[in-house]
Amino acid sequence: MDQLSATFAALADPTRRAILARLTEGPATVKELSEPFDMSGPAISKHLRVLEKAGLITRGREAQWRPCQLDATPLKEVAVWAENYRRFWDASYARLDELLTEMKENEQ
Amino acid sequence: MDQLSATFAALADPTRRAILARLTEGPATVKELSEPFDMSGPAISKHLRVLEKAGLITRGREAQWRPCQLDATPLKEVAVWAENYRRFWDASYARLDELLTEMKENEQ
DNA sequence: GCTGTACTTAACCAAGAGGTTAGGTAACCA
DNA sequence: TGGTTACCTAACCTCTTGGTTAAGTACAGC
Repeated sequence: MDQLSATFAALADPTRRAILARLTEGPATVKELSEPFDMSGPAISKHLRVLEKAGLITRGREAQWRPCQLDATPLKEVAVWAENYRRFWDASYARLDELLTEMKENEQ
Repeated sequence: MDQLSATFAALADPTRRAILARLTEGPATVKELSEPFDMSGPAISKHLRVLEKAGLITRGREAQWRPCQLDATPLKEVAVWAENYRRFWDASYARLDELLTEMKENEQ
């Protein structure tokens, strides 16, 4: 799977996005990250694995803890990708596009 | 499923992203959209359904054609979401963050 | 060395995703 | 009317996802 697909797939789960949001406040242990969720430990472990595979977090090793840290690098790619569609966000631009298409068709 | 999750899930497939890219050049029929892919018609239909459910495309009805049109509105939410992580993209900022955390800890 | 805590692995399960083929429906065209 | 084109639905298959419980590993502290 390509990087961008992996990133989008990782971000498609609200639990994982919440974990990323938490990590913006600084590194955290698995236990700390799992606290807000009504979910078993292994479930959180799996989410963290997905995030790690997507390169969105890095994991350390300190005694019995495995601290997680945010790595937002892949999100830059996401932002850049989305930016390419900026001109299509605004409905008025969309209408203008339609108008231009119509005009083109009438030319032929 | 919430809007943002649906959008990210829809974008996690390269075929669907390619379809969106094609639609930036203007509306297209299902046949036209399926041409670049070595994939059956129903497979494309399913991808279009996912994109439609995520609000990324709208579909018309003209004789035997079902023209698709880009609706990039949900991508604005994606861009805004990603923007919130901008300050974490740059490694030097990450280091600065670590430094600040350390300084805070030493204060206490 | 024993006990508790943090975390992972393994095995399992239900549901969903992404593809297929076969068979519809609807519109155009001769 | 009959054929062709565009597209969808239905049924099916396989692999993945997101969750579970049970059991295992690694470390800290008494």
